[in-house]
Amino acid sequence: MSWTDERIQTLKTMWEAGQTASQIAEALGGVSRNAVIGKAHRLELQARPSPVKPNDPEAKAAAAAEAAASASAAATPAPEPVAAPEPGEVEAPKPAPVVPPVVAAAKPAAPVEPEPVAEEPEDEEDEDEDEAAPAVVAPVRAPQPILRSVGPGGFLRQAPGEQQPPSTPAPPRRLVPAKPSAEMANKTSLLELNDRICKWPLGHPGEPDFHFCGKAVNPGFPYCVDHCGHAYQAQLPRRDRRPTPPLPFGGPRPR
DNA sequence: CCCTGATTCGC
DNA sequence: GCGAATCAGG
Repeated sequence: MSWTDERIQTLKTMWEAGQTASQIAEALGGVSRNAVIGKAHRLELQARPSPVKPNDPEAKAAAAAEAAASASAAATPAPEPVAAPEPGEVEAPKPAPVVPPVVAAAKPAAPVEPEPVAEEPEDEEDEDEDEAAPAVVAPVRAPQPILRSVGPGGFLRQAPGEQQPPSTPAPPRRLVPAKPSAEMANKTSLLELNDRICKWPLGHPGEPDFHFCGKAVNPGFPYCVDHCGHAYQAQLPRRDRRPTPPLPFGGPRPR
């Protein structure tokens, strides 16, 4: 399998949608989880919350040095003046709430355009939450949107536990032949996704009217403000929250 | 154990 | 550029 443009596009979309490398690999088919991760890095898609990476290289080096020093007993203790905080990055006395790493890890790839941000209507009409101290956009809690996997054609599937049998065979459903219908006239298709439009899927994958939200994104996120509200929610205990998670598209469809 | 992503390094 | 092997945290 080679990395065709389509496959790369799918990888990007899914990666940005918060899918795990395993899910992406499975959806693409013919590639391993590692291949996906490797490719994602080469595409500079990184900046995903990693279970293994709380520190920057320097701290890591320091830790390694420390470990080495510790291991080799008393010998050359900490030759590196690492502890000093950067002048620019003064450590604010953060109360250390539940700040997710994903927020801190800003997208390096996102080109900041001098585009005049016309309006940022902080309309929070539909939010029932009585946040006394709104301040800025409240810190998102969960780094993982509740999307499931995306198939080879870019359509989305259900939970990963329900489509295993065929490991590499043809897609489970026939893809719609991209017919330019009036219905899809002003709908956003997968291929039209880009960095600044909402990638929230609407409708059911495989159906003629399946499309994406397409509104302007909440800067720094793959979704618009509205859908960010749906995508980023409190993380449930483990990854075993299949019981009716608020799926972005109409919900599981009994066939 | 399982999962995750990061990194390395031979190809 | 690719991805298996390896690493390391949850």
